[in-house]
Amino acid sequence: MSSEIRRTMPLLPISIVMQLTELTARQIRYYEEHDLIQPHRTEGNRRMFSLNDVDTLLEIKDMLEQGVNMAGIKKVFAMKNDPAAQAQAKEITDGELRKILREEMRQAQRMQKTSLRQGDLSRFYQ
Amino acid sequence: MSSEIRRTMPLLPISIVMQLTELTARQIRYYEEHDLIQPHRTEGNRRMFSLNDVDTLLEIKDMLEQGVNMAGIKKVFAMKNDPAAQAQAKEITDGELRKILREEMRQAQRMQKTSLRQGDLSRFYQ
DNA sequence: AATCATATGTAAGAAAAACTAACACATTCG
DNA sequence: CGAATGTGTTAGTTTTTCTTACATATGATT
Repeated sequence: MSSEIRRTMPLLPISIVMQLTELTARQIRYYEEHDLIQPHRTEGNRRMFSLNDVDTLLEIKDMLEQGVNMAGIKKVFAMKNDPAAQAQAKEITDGELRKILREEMRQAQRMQKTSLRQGDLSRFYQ
Repeated sequence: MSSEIRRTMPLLPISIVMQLTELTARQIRYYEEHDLIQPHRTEGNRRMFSLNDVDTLLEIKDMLEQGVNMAGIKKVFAMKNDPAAQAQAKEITDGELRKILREEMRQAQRMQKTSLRQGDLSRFYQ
């Protein structure tokens, strides 16, 4: 038993990814539009996602909830992949950084309320 | 990172299972008809398979290629699950057993020829 | 040899899931 | 205020999957 599954294999249709991440199809497609994920496409043009894609989407969701915007997320991902990106991180101006941090503060409070109903994957165990 | 994935979660559409197992949709549905797998169904009645289902299908494929028929496979699975099934295995009459073994012999030879083009999951790495 | 059973192929028509594109809108930014 | 951002929603289309039914190759039975 145990078929060889790789985290990069495009296995999951968008409906399943929606459940795993609790994101809407609209959101997932929007993040793809911004090149944060590159799901595989079937011959018939349907998106197929890997487990890595799911992880990435969860990271995106997390950062968005913490007030980081698309641009910020792109930078973060650029850093994670590019070893020599520490330098590029400087492209975030001080002003931009302060803005992000301020936003983070505000969001942090709103989060207090909703942080309870979180991380519920029970819907997958029948 | 790393979203919690369980081998029992219904994640995969039939198209992906076809690729992972190199079985046709017809075959997969036929094995379900014979109760060898019980894929989950979406609200809209589409089958969704777990990684365990894929493993089971690969076992089925293997046994079929070795000449075991549906009835035999059912017995084997019954044994695997039922701890007190050693006894039930007796329900295979000696005659049936001899038949299966004979069949297995014949198949074994045919297998020699085709055993080369096997276990190729390369189609999943782009 | 003729028939039967088994496992799979194939076709048709219907329904569900996913796609793109467009417009709407609330919130935040400058 | 006016622009940008992230998401909702709707419409129309295409792809995927479903069930059902009939066809068929191979091997088993008589």
